[in-house]
Amino acid sequence: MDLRQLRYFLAVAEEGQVTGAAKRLNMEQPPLSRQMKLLEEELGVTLFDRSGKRLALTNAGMLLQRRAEQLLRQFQETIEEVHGLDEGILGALSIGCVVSCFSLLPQRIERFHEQYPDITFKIHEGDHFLLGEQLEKRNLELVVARLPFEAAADPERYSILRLPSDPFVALLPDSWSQAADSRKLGMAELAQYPLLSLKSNLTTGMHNRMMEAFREAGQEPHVLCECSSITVILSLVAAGIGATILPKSVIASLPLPGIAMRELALTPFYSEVGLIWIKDRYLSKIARNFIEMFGE
Amino acid sequence: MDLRQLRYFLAVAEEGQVTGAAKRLNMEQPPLSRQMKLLEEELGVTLFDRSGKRLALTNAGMLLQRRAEQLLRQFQETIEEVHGLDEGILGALSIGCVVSCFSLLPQRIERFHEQYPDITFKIHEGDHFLLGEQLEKRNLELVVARLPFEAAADPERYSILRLPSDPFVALLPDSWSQAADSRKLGMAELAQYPLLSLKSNLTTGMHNRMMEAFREAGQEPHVLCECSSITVILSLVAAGIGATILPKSVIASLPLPGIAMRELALTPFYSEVGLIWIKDRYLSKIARNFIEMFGE
DNA sequence: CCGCAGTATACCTTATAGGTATACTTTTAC
DNA sequence: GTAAAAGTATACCTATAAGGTATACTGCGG
Repeated sequence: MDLRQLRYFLAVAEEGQVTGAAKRLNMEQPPLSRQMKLLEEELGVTLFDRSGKRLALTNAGMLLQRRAEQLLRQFQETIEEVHGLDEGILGALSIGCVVSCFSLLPQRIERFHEQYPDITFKIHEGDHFLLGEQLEKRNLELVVARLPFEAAADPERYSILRLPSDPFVALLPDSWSQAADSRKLGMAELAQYPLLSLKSNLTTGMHNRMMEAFREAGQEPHVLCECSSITVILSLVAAGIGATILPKSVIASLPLPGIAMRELALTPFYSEVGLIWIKDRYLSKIARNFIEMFGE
Repeated sequence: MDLRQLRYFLAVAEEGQVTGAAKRLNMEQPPLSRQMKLLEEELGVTLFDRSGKRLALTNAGMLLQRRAEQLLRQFQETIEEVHGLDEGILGALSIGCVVSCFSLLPQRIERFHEQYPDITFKIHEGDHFLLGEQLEKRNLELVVARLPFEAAADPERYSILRLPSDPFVALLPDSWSQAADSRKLGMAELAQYPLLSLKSNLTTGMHNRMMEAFREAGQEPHVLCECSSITVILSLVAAGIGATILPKSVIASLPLPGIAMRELALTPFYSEVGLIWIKDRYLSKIARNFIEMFGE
């Protein structure tokens, strides 16, 4: 049994005759008669009562009529739904994000949601390597992370949309600095404080950039603690344990009390953020739309 | 898009590769690859992400997978349901019945219901001509009526299952006869009473049979009232207006108080009942099953 | 870098849907 | 009652598209 046959059957059932149905279907009567016979044979069921030139539906025929209408409607809906999904009207977008970039998402998600209200988001947090792995497994389509993307063994494999860069700032406990103190902080001064750095077995980018900045200023800082997570660092700063250097946007998403921000004297010292996906792999229309909007 | 293509798609989606799916489908790999490509083209959608030799489903693919499973399941259910209906496991049976035969139905319906619990009945009451008309219009599949079936202009058009015959009896008001009086009633005695007969413009069979019985006994009865309906006759008997002759089974279904029954001296005087349907026309399996059981 | 496993392309074969001609059946009109 | 009309069924042909075979192409693992 075939969808075509169901469509034919419905036409015949509605017209009450083969000839009229054939006209409606833009075909001749004999093939349609044959299809009806084949359908009956395949189902092993008598669908029409052929007494005289008119065809009346049997019980089985009436049931099939109802069911066929239902099936064809659902079929049509499926096509439209699948189509809509590919066009990026429906569906879900899975995005991975590094904690330090969270602040970039909310307003963009809101804007996207206004334009595509039926899209839902799935947001995963993790470090570069975790996110890279999920990207490979197709659990994520896009990743927002600091550049360079450390999971990128082969940079050619990824496409990256670079975002406006973000200055590094110093973060230190409130108690160490007057709130009114708006002077830029020199690296020498900062090097006097115990420092906290973002570093784990795998993710060393931020740590390296910080150390580099100190080295350029001729300073040898004292790293009190290497932390694997930004939230840990910020808690420690708020608790008065140490100071650190982080991209300015970080504190927008995690505004803990007890932390003072000071601009750095060192210029230019910027962090770059990128929207990352795997090149030459299928990207949903949703994701493509999101990328387009993300850059604006 | 075609159901075959959906089945193919599901196999490929589950296997995660075309070659394996082709094996499962007992076909070769190239045609299957082509079908998948055609499906994608027809839907205007990318279903698979072909990076490397493995095929991964896109969002649209995953949606189609869910929908396709659903559709195919419903499709299968439809086939089974239609099949079941034709086999007389499900559905409804429309029966027409003359009032005088009602008493034959209850026990038979009960027995049928035990064997086919999902079958429902639609029972219509009427005279021979009304029932004949409904039979022609296919609103009824079967009719239970006294024989001969008066609507049968062409007796060849109908199939009839004859049932064990039913003796005529006299019905008269209680007050006219002692309840203990179990003697057979002679036609001569009955002819003294005012009589009620079942007769309308169209249905004259019962009236004719009654008159014939009197004529054979050499009597000329006085018919006080010709009634078109059995219920009217019985009410009139109960009210002491007159006496009548009816098949014995009639009073089983309409046991009005105030009516006495007396067997007739005249033998053999029987009424025949039949289950009637239109020959050479589609009969549902339910109806065929019912006919089979009806005769037992 | 080569062999392996899988996919895609090209071309052929075959099955089946649809068309044409026509016979058969029933309804309707004279 | 018969003939015309309208509809269905049968027979046979054509064309389309599905499936098969051979083979080229492409990542992946040793």
